[in-house]
Amino acid sequence: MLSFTEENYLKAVLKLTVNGDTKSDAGTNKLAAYLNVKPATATDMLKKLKEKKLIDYEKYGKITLSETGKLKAVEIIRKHRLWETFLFEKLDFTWDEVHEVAEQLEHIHSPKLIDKLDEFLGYPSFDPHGDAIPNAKGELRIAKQKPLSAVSPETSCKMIGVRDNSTTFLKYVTQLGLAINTSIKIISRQEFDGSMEIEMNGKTATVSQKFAENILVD
Amino acid sequence: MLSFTEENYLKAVLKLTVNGDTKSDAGTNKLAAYLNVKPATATDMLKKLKEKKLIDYEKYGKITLSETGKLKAVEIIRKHRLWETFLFEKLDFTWDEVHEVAEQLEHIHSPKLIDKLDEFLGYPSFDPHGDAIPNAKGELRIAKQKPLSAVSPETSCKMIGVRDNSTTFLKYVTQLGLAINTSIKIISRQEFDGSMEIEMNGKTATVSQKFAENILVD
DNA sequence: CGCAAATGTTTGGCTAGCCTAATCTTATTG
DNA sequence: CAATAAGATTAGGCTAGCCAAACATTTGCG
Ligand SMILES: [Mn+2]
Ligand SMILES: [Mn+2]
Ligand SMILES: [Mn+2]
Ligand SMILES: [Mn+2]
Repeated sequence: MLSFTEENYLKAVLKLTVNGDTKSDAGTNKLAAYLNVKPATATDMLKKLKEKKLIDYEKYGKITLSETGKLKAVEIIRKHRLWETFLFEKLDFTWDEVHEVAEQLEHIHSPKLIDKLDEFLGYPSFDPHGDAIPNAKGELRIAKQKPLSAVSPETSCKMIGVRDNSTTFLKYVTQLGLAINTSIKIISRQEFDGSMEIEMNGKTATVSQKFAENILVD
Repeated sequence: MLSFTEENYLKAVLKLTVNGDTKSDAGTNKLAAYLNVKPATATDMLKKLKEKKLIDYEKYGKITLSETGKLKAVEIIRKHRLWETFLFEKLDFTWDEVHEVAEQLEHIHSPKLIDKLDEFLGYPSFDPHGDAIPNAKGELRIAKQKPLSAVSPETSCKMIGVRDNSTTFLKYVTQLGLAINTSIKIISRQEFDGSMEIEMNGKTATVSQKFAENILVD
C-alpha cells in the first residue's frame, strides 16, 4: 500500500516525463519544485521508490517510471479526474474549485469505490478541464489538441481544454465567457507580442499570448 | 488544521465518553485499545490535544472533550455517516462495506464538499446502520431505542439500527433476512441463556443473547 | 579542453506517531 | 491500612518526510 506522499511523487514523475508540451525529463530539482519540497527530500524519496521498483533511477541519472509505477500513477490520475468530474457534475462545484479537493480524494484506497464512481458518472471520458480520464485498464484516449496561440487569424475552433488548472487562470477564463466546447473565432493576432483578438458567443476580447498558450482547442 | 491521527483520537474520545450503552469514561488504556496503539502513544497524543485545547485533561485524570473538541468530533461523525450514506445510496455498497471506506473519507478537508454532499443526499437523518447523522450545526437527533434482547416475548417491534458495525456481524444480520425497518416478532426467550426465537418476513430464526443485544429496535 | 555553473547527493537534524521497558500514581482488597 | 494490581506516564528509540549546509558530479561554455 503506497503512502499519500509516495503517490504524489509518482504522479509528479508522470506529469514531468510525459508532459505533453515540453517532453522534458524529470530531474531532482524540477520534481522537488513541482512538489514544493527541497531537492534533498526528493533524492531520499527517489531512492525509496527505486527500492520499491516503482521507478528506474541511478544516481545522477535519468528518472523514469517503471511499468508498475506508471500503472500506479495513471490510476491516481484516473481517480483525480473522476473525483473532479463528480464534484463538478453532481455537487455543483465550479471548475476552479475541484482540483484542490480532488488532490485529497485521489488518495482514498478502494478499488470498488472508484469503479462504482466511474459507473455512477456514466463512464465519463473527460474531466471538467477537458483532460482525458484513463479507463479502468489504465488506457488513456488522447485527443488531438493545440494551443489557441497556434490557430491562424480568420479561422474558427472549439475550446476543448486548458493547460493551466490554477484557480486564478480558470476564473479569468470563465470571466471572459469561455468554457469547454465554446466556439472561438480568431479575429486578429499582433505580431509584436502574440496577443489575439478573439470572438465567442458574440462577444470579443483581447488576450495575451501567455493566455492563448493555455487554452487548448481542436 | 487537524491531522488524520488527531481527528481519530477526538472521535475515539467522543465514542468512549458518550457511549450510549455504558456511559463509561475514556482512560488511556481504553483509548489506546480502541485505536490499536499502545497506552504510551495515547498519553503523548493526549498531551498534544490538551495543548491544542481540544480536550480537558490532567495527568492521571479524567479525559473529556472541550467544547471545541466536541464540535470537531461531531463534525467528523457527520462526515463519516454522510459518506456511508453516499456509498450505500448512490454507489450500491452494502452496509457491511461502507464503514472502512468512510473511515478514510471522513478526513477529507472541505466544508463545501460536505455541505454539498448533504444536499445531494437530500439531508438524510440516518446512515445505513441506523445511526443519526448530525446536521451542519452539529446537532444530533437522538432516537429512542433499546436492544432486541430487552423486548418481551409475544410482542413485536421494528429494527431501527445495530450496535456493532463489524462486517461479520452485519453479514450475519443480512443473512437472517434482517435489515433496518424490518418488523420483528419475539416468539419466545430461553431463560437459560437469553437466546430468542424471532420471526420476521414470515421466517423464524433463533438468535443468541449476544446477537440480540446488538440489534436496536424502537 | 578546462573550469564554472547547474544539478544532484550526503550528512546531520527536525517533528509526528509509534514502540518497549521502566517508573510512578491510583485503586482495590485482605 | 498496607501491599499488590491496575492504570498512566516517562525515557529512550524507531521510521517517514522534511530541511539546511556541505559535498560530488555533470553540463556547458569560453
Ligand atoms: Mn486537477
Ligand atoms: Mn495528491
Ligand atoms: Mn461507520
Ligand atoms: Mn478515521
